[in-house]
Amino acid sequence: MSTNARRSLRHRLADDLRALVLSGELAPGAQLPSEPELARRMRVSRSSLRSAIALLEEEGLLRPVHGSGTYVNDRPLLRDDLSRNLSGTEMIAATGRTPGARLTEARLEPAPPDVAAAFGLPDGTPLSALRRVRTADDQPVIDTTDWCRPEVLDPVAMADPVDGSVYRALAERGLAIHHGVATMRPAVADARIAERLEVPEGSLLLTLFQTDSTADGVVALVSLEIYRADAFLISVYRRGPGDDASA
Amino acid sequence: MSTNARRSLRHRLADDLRALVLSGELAPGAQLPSEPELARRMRVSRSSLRSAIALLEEEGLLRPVHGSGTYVNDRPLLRDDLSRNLSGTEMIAATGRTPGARLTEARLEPAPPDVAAAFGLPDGTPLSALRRVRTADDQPVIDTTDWCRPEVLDPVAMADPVDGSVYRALAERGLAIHHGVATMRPAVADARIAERLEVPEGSLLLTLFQTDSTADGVVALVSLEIYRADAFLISVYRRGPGDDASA
DNA sequence: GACGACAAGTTGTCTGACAACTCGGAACGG
DNA sequence: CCGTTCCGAGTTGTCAGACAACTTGTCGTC
Repeated sequence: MSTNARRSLRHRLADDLRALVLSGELAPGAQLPSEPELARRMRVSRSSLRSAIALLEEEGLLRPVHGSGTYVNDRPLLRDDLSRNLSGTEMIAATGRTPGARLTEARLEPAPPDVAAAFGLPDGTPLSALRRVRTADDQPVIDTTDWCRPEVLDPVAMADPVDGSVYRALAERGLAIHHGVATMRPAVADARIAERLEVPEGSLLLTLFQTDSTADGVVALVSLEIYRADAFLISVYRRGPGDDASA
Repeated sequence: MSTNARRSLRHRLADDLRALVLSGELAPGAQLPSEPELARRMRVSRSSLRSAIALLEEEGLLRPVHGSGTYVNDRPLLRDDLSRNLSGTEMIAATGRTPGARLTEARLEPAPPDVAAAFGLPDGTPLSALRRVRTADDQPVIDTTDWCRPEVLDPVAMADPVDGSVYRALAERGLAIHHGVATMRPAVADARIAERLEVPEGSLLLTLFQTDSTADGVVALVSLEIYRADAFLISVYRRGPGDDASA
């Protein structure tokens, strides 16, 4: 069992159980030991264990059946699940390729209308902007632009290669990202993007405009990611209607 | 409090709390009554209430703070959240427009390769197929095709307007959809789609290939949905990295 | 063989208690 | 008067044990 402190017990337990399932120790369809038994083994109370199981149930990984037992769902494990991974790096790494970046460029620039709107600022307010072409195995796959308030992260800090991830840099400044909302649009490559992503002009692309906020709703980061349509199969896990099949 | 039986108590409680928040009764940033107090008011035990709160925390709606209280996150309310709504009808209705369908056509046809693969069947296996153009305020917006095994739903039953939703028809036959996995791709309209969706040939589209499964992993429905890019802003709520900002 | 009652095992919920933590204000020292 | 420390009330997190509700296989009966 992991000894990672600072995180609620049920999340740590859930991590352990998830690892158990993903490692193949618990095959899909298999039945878990009973809750009292499992709680005893993991040295926690049954209630804490139940909280962890509830998390994994919500995640779609486990399925408790009243009176019978708790079973492992053979859920398709998504490689790049949009609703779970926030960072482009993770998405690339998840497909087994080595992530990289080129053409990194950071500067202060006036906010475009939609970016300004996401921040709730007037058009043209100067923002720190970080533009990168993300690569997978040295092949360009995503063109990303990140914006944030210059008081939080100036252009130099944004491009700082030390902490790599902008998310981590924000977290260190007390702005941990809690969630993001992404809207998707199809697009075709104009001359500029075509060159950056090394695709023919007119190629199909998927653009993703994302607003990342902290837990208390402060917009901390806005980004525009342009994906090569042929490089990614962007997937989403969608929960079913489940029960409310009324009327 | 809702009296909907047949559903675990914590889910019903979560529904009630969610309704409370969404109705504006509990404003974003507001603090909930303490757990013992709230449990007393809702006539349930504190443990059940806590389970419900945990659900809404995972959903991003509430934020319990150890030692302080539980607060309402001002989460952006998505109109059409991909990860939550499964049915096209719901998505249309969620934007405030009236959903409809035209050009409904159901028949038995051999499975295309990708559909067959999703079902784990050999290419060309005959499947029930239902093709529809979904409309919003009588304007065509989505071209959908649904496939399922003919033993489960024959073409006539699929097109049956009585129960309207294919999901409901499946649920009545013991195949309640538990989750789906959708992959997205940009596309351009060919002549056939252009005519069906009433857009110029070459217009940008978003295609969504989805595999819907029951809780025990049986693939019950496969569908291909072609969205007009200008009619929908498809959004996804993405959970943040939150805690594991290690190394 | 079919059917029903039963018992063992499991998850769902309840109750009460204590630990861990937050936060504001009182007490104190400068 | 200001800043600091300390404390206590209030809150969420975890624990323990009990019982209710449900599933499933067994066994006896017809």
